[in-house]
Amino acid sequence: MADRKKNSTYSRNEKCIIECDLTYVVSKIEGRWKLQILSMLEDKKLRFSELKKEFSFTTERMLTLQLRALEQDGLVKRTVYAEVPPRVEYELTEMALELGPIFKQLSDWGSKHRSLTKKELV
Amino acid sequence: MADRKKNSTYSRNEKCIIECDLTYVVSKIEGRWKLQILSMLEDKKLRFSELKKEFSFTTERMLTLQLRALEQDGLVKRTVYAEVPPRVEYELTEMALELGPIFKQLSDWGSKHRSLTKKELV
DNA sequence: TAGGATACTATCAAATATGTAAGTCATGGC
DNA sequence: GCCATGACTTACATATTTGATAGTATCCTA
Repeated sequence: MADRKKNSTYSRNEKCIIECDLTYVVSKIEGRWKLQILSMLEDKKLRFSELKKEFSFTTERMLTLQLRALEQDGLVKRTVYAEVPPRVEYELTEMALELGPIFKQLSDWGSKHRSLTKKELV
Repeated sequence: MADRKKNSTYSRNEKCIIECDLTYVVSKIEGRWKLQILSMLEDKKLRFSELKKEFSFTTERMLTLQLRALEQDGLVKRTVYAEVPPRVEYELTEMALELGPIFKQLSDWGSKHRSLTKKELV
């Protein structure tokens, strides 16, 4: 997610992300809280303070980092209103909305197969 | 992936994985080289040494770790033949095969939208 | 009896991700 | 002037992941 020192196998991973569309997509959604953020924004736009309230279990820093990453990747649109105190709204982009149905399938797959191997019910 | 110290927000993440099927699924496929491994095994079973050759850019250790994780999660089946020298074969499970079509959609989404925001072509 | 093959496992170090706490900045209201 | 607000930043500390390197076990063959 951040800049990488050019260690050979680390950069080989970057190469995979560039070469493979699937790896690319997964790399874009695998950050901490990203799926939760996407799901929170699925049907409404929210301002930063509202997201902050929802994600009170993590820090502003993390929230900002993940929102920035999502924005960079074109999944989230950030709108700044020139007011004081500032107001910033976040919403999903078109392309992010297109992921919805696919996420649904993944989720279904998860719920289907998870019940079979219930080893994580510790 | 490993045992977690019970820091409150780290464990909150575990909680998300337990509560949300989508987060669960993503957590199962987001390890380094996992998608590559799954794709390598998509149409054939391979022994450890063959995988090792394909993944010569990483270490045996990483390969073993990821294979173990995939096995734990029921995505890969490991078969040991009691021979000397040992022979171990890896193949996808039924449930892993079911992910194929979904991965295809994710991949298509990636290839479609990636060409639009071409900022990673550095 | 000293390799060789195969599939690991163990240790330690480096890199990356995440968390905590405190600070910034602009302005409107008191 | 002083404080509050909202949306961040910054600096430093931990946690987790990945890497580099070496070692283990078994039995067969030379």
